[in-house]
Amino acid sequence: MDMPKKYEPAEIEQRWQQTWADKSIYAWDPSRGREETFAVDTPPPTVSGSLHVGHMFSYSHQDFIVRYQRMRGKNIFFPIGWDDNGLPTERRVQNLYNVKCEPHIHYDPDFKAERGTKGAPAPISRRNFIELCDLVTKEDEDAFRHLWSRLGLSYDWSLEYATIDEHCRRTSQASFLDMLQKGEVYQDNRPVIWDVDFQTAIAQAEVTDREMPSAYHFLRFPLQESGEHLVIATTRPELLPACVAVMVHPDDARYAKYAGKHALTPLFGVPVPIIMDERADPEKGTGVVMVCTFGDQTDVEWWQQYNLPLRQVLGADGKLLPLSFGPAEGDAGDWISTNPDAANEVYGQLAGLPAKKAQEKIIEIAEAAAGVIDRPRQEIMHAVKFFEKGYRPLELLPARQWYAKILDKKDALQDQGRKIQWHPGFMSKRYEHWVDGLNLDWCLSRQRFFGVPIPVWYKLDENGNCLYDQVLAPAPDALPVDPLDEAPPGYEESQRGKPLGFAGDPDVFDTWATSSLTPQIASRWVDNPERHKSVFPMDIRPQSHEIIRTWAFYTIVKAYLHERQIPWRNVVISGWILDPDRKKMSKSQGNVVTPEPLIDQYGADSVRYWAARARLGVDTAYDEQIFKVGKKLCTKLFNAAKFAIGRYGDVDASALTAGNITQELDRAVIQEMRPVIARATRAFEEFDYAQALSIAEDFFWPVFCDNYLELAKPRTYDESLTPERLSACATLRMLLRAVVRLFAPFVPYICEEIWQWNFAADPDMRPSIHRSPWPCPEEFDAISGPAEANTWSAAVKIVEQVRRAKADANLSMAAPVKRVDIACDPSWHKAVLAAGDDIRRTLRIEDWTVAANVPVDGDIQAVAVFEQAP
RNA sequence: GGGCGGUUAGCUCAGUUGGUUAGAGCACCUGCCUUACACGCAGGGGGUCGCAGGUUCGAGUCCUGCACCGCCCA
Repeated sequence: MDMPKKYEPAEIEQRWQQTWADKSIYAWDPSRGREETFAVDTPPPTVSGSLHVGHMFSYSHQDFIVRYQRMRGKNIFFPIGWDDNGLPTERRVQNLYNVKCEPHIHYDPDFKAERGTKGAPAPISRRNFIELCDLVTKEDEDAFRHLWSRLGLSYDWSLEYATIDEHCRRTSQASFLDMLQKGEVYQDNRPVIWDVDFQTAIAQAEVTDREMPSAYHFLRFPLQESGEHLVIATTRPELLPACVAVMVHPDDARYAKYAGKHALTPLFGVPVPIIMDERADPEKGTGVVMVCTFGDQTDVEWWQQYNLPLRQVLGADGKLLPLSFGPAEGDAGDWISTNPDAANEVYGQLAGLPAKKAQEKIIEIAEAAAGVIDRPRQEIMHAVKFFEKGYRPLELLPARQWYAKILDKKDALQDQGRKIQWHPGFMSKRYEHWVDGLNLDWCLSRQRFFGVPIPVWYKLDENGNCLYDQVLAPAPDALPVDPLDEAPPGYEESQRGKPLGFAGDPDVFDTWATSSLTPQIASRWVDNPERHKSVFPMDIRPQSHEIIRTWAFYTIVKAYLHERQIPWRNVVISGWILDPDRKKMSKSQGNVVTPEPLIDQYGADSVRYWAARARLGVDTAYDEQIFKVGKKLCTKLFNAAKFAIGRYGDVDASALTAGNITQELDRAVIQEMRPVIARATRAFEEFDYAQALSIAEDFFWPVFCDNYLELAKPRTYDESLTPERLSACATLRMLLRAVVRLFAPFVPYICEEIWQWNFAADPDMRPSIHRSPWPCPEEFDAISGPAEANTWSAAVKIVEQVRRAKADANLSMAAPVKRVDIACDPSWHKAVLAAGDDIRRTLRIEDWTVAANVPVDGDIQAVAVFEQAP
């Protein structure tokens, strides 16, 4: 095999990427059993997000582990998927094509979308919108597929899936129907966390706190029964018309006398009860809280507990609804006021305004009115709840939604978490704390478009009203279904929306309802139970730490709900790549580094090396120097392998065997190699690839290249095939053959290249290094240990000291040395003599003395003499 | 406010169950074109291991408190 003159990663990587694909060397073999299989639940990336270096970082981590396991002989199940449904894609489509989805519009088969149009977004039908989503995700998936392939990620591409494809929709819907049948899901019409921009419900896991400036407004609430007033501090004065009660702490002496009395809301004159409740914090604001429907989760609890009226002022779009107040004795329902005309006058100025504008307006009105504002506002910073992908604060609005029961399973879910090994171990705390803090069931339905439809219909009564408790489910073999497109079993499409007919559920699932099934999707849980059994529970779930509460959590939930199982035995957590200032990389901050140019510049192996240097779970500052270090390592591997092979290449390969390793120094370096293999293996067994890499590097560069290669080199130049030369050649080959395999999981391209130069045809190896066995100490069992335990140390110590002498004398390392006087401890004497010839030839020592009977500092002292002593 | 992690050389990071003089790479300095590699080789300088206590014959490592940084959760 030809060995190129220079290391050119681009050429090598392109060639092997193609060969690996052509020969399907990463294919999973369905015929092999569970115990010889290593199954990976790969995170499907959100394809509508931007590609950045963080992707290369964490996806490389999985590949190191997988490549090691493959070399251990495991049947690798390594699928890849794309998470394409959900809001990121919808948003991308809206922005790219300047459209918005309006479900009431009819499908236009001739619709042609254009990118970059200006003006108001064009309303399009749901089907047209979804077609655009499909189009965009295909493009995005191509970009990811291209990057993954270049990076050398060893997926079995025949297992590829996308979370919106037919198989995933079927799996996701089957999951829901299974839960429905088990009584683990239910519908409820109650206040739900609502995003007013996307106009959808969201789940607790998707909520994030953001510190925002705000202000307490101090409002006077007159008492209905006396001339006194209470002062309430509120950050949401626009919810004043939604006020249904006032709360004070029972131990708060300031307000004890008001128990059971009523206050009137200022401006609106609505009488509300004053209630004593321990959840009112005397330290917060004035200690008096107004309860609105709904300001926060506590309001919901109070509303339920005290059976308070519902005064819903916010609409789904976050604007104040039109409504009017009336006298108590009229037919105003809950919208009663002691002064309806005044209340309507005020409210009329608020109706139709978004919450923020309404807040400004009501403060303006309050300031103009007499006796409403008690004292100037107090500016504060406080945590406001946002949808993690949202722009405006979340609201709580009553709506009918599907929920999965999780609150009743906290203990069981903690047990499941304990059955899983977390790497690093402390990451399990994130999971435990999340489960511990759960206080809502999982809201499954989303009022969106590009998602998996909720596969149910509802019967309609004789007046055409929806009977939500009369759920119609599809037959299992009919999945996936779209209840807006298909009729339920036993009905005709013509009965849709008609009295005594049916209505399809218009919602789609939370994307996590599908993403939480990645193990079941890849295993084909629904349509191939045998195959499911052969890979599930999976061995590892690699992922990053910020999605422990979402992806890991929901996956554990689903595996438990469906099969009372854990989804995987190990969770392997990658850290983040931070920018050089240790800030999180994000598109909005503009500090994202795009990946492909880095591969162009340094090569995929060097990029992988950079990823491999970071330990599991540890966030790492982005440092471009590491790519250079990686490239240097690859270059060194290239050169060292080429040189070593060149030194023994003309010797018959059948002679380069363990039995011909007869020389003391050669046996000594093999002795150094044995624990290296054992330690690297142990590190990999603990998923500590960074440690395994470091161990391999610490042997390869200083021991193999800088010392052994130099010490053995002179013998390889012997003219005849002496036993000494043969021993050196055999050692070089055996060491190189092991070393290149130690690096193969990290830098697969250069290692495969070297493999083809010399090792691919070995009978105990395989044509590809990536299917060849991981090195083991037993490979060297046929080689006797060195006669002296200190031979290697003695050689290295003497070499170092004479090199230092040469450096101090500004001499070339090739400069001859007239004489070296060695003094050593008696226990080192034999070792020095055993390596003597190699040491002398390497250092070009003309003459030397060895004295084992003089006292020395340390074990060995070597004094070099370059000139004749005067 | 609670929890988790971090703080080691100018920079990025290793430091096993506590054990000689705390390591690597990069950067810097000095040599060296040595019949693999100058993307190299040899050598050198550079650290009060965040701060303060404690345990111990012995602490970067264990304990307590504090400070700062980051993340997660209220």
